[in-house]
Amino acid sequence: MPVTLKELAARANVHPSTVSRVANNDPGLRIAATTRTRIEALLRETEYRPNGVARGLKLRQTLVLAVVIPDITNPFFAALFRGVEDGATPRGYQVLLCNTDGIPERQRAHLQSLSARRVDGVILASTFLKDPAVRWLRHQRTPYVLVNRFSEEGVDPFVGSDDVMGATLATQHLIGLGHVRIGHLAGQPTISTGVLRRKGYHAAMAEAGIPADPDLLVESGFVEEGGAQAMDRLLALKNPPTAIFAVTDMTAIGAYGAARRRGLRIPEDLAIVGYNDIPLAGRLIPGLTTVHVPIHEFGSVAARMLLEQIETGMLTPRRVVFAPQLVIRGSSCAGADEQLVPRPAPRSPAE
Amino acid sequence: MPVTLKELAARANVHPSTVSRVANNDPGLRIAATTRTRIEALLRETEYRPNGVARGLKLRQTLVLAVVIPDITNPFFAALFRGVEDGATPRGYQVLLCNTDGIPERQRAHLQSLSARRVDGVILASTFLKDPAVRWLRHQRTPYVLVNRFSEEGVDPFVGSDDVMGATLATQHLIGLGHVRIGHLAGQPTISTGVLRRKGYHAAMAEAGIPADPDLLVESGFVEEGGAQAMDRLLALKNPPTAIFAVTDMTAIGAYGAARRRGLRIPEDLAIVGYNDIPLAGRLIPGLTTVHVPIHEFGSVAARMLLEQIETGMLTPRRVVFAPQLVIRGSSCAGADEQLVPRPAPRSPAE
DNA sequence: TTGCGGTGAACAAACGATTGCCTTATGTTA
DNA sequence: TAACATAAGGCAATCGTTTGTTCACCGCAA
Repeated sequence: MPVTLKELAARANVHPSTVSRVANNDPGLRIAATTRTRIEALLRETEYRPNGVARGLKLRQTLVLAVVIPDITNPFFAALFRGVEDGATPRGYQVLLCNTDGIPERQRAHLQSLSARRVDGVILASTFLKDPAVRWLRHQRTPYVLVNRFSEEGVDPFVGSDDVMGATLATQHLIGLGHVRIGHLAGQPTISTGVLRRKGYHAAMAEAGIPADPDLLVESGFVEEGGAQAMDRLLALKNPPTAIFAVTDMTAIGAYGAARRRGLRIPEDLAIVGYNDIPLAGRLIPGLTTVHVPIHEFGSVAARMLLEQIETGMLTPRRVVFAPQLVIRGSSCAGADEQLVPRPAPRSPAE
Repeated sequence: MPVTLKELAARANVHPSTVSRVANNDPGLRIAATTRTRIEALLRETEYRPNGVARGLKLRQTLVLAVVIPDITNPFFAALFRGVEDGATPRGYQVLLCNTDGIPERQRAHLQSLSARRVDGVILASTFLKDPAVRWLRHQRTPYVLVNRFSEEGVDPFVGSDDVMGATLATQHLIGLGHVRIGHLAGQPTISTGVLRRKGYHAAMAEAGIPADPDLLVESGFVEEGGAQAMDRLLALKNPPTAIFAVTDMTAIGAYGAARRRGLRIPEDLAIVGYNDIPLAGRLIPGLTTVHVPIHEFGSVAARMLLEQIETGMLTPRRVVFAPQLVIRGSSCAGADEQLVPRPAPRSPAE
C-alpha cells in the first residue's frame, strides 16, 4: 500500500508541500539541512513514489502513450511495437497496446477510451486512406503519428517506407528473372499501402512493356488466409502466373501454402516475393525474397516524433519515409538461400 | 479539447454535481424532466466523457491492466497478449504492455512504474522461480496473476499448463518411435517451465529404463539462437542424439537451423519435438511436432482471474492448470504432415 | 401562522500532488 | 529601537470527478 505525501508530512512533522519539494528536488527551495535529511531518509525508507494519477491530473500529462494496430500476433506489428517501446521507455513513458482487428468501429472505440484516459499521444498503424478517426484525433488535439499506412492527403505526421518504390523493386526483380506473367496479391484499395504497392507493380510492368492483365491482380488483404485464397484463384486461371508479388510477407506465406497444396515447387514453378521482411521471412523454406523495411525503426522513430510533438506542443506534419531494399532469397531464385551467411543473432532471451 | 463538467454546468446553468449525476445516471437522483433533457442534450452534443485521470483519482481505479512479458516479438507472448486484451476490453479495461527481455532489473523498473501509475492489476509472464518482484507485488497489494511460469512455492494466482506432463508426453512420443538417444534442449533452472520440463523428460526416460546421459541435456534458454547453439553442441558429440525434445518451439526452430546447416534431414536423421504449439509451428517444413497449450486462453483466463481479484478485493491464490496435448507433425514422423487437414482460418484481417 | 413533507438542486469535502505566495522567527543594519 | 533582510516552511488554490449532506422553496394541513 503505497504511502502518500500527507502521511510522510505527518511523520516528518512538516507540511506536505515541503515533502513534495524535497522529493522533486525543487531548485528554489531553501530548507534547513537537518530537515532535508530527515525528509530524504523518510522518502528512501518508504520508497515514496508520487501517485501517478494525481500527478497526471495536476500536471496534465500521464506519461502514457498508446499504439493502435490491427493485430499484435502479426510479426510486423510485434516488431513495430518493440520499436515504440524502446523509444518511449527511456523517456519515462509506458505504452498501451490496442488491437483493432482492422475493424473501424473497434479503432474508434479504442481511440475514444484513450482520449478519455488522457494518454499523451497515439501511434496509429491501422488507419485507412479515408479515416474519420484521424480527423477526430487532430480535432481533439491529441498528439499522434501515423505509421506504415497514411491517410488522406498526407498532411499528418507519418513514418513509413516508399511503397511505390518497394513494389517497383519487387516487380522489376521478377521481370529481370524473365517472368512475364506476374501476379499481384493486392491489398485493399482503402489502405495506402494497398494502393501504392499496386501502383508500383503496375508501373514496373508498364515500364517493361508487359501488357496489363486484370486477371493477374487479385485482392488478398494483408494476411495469410487471404493470400492463400487469392493464390488459389490465380492458380485456377487457364494461364496462371509464374511469379507473384504479394503485398505483404504474411500474404506471401499464404501463397506458399496454396502453391504447396497444388504440388508446385518454389521458385521453379512459382516465384514469390513479399513485402516487409518480417523475421519469419528468412526462416521459411525456401527463404522469402522480400522488400526490407526497417520495422523496428518505424516504431522508434514514430515514438521520437510523438514525444517531440508532445514536448513542443506543436503538430508538425513531418513525414519520414525510408527507402526500402530488396532482399533476395530462395523463393525467387533457386539457390539464393545457400549463399547467405549463417544468420544474425536475435535480440532477447525469452520464453 | 475535451469538455469538463464545470463548463457543461455553466452552459446548462446548473451545478457540476448535477451534471455528473445525470451523466452517471445516478438512480437516486430526483430532477425535473426539463432539466434532465437539457443536460442530456448537452452531454450528447459535446460528446462528454469524464476525464479518466480525475475519475481514477477519485474512484481509486484506473481501468488499466498491465502485461509484463519478456518479448512481444516471440509469438507465444503475442498470442498471450491477445488473450488478455480480449478478456479485458469488454469490461472497459485497456492494457499496458511491458517487455523485459528477461532482465530482472527491467522487470523491476516496469513494475515500479506500474505501481506508481496505480494500474488496477498486473499479469506477469516473465517471472523467475525465486523472484523478489512477486513478493513485492504481493506486499504492495497490487492484484496480479502469474502466467505460464510460476514462482516459489506456488502460492500465487496462476494459470498455465502441466509442464511435467507435457514434457513427459513429448519424450514418451520419441521413445515410442524407437529413439533411445534423446537429447533435451533445456530451459534455465531459474524458471519453473525450465525445471518442470526437464523433470518430465527425465521421468519419461527413467520410466522407459533408458539410462540418463548428462551429455544429452544442454541448457539452451527459450529462444531460437540458444536452441541453435545448444543443438550444435549436441551434434558435436561422438554419439549424438537421434531425437530432441526442445523446451519451447522457438528453441526447436533454432535446432531446425542447426540440423539443416549440418545437412541432417528432419525427421529421418533427427526427430524434433517442441513445446507450446505457437502458430508458427504448423507452418514450418516439416511441421513441428509439439505440445499444444491453449496460449490465447492462458491470457483470457488470466484476465478474468485478475478482474475477479480486483472486484472482490481478495487475493485468492487459485491455480488454473491446463492439460497439454501432443500434436504430431512431420518433425518427428515422416509423412505426418500429409495427413493433416488443409488448415484452420486465422482470426484477423491485418497488415 | 406554524409546521411538515416533498421537490429539485446546490454545497462541500474528498482523491493526492504541485506551486505561487504568505507568514513567522531570527538576525542585521541604521 | 525601529526597520528590514533572510531563512525556513506553512497556506491554499488547483487539476476534474464523485457523492453524502444540506438548503430553499412550494403547497398543504393543522
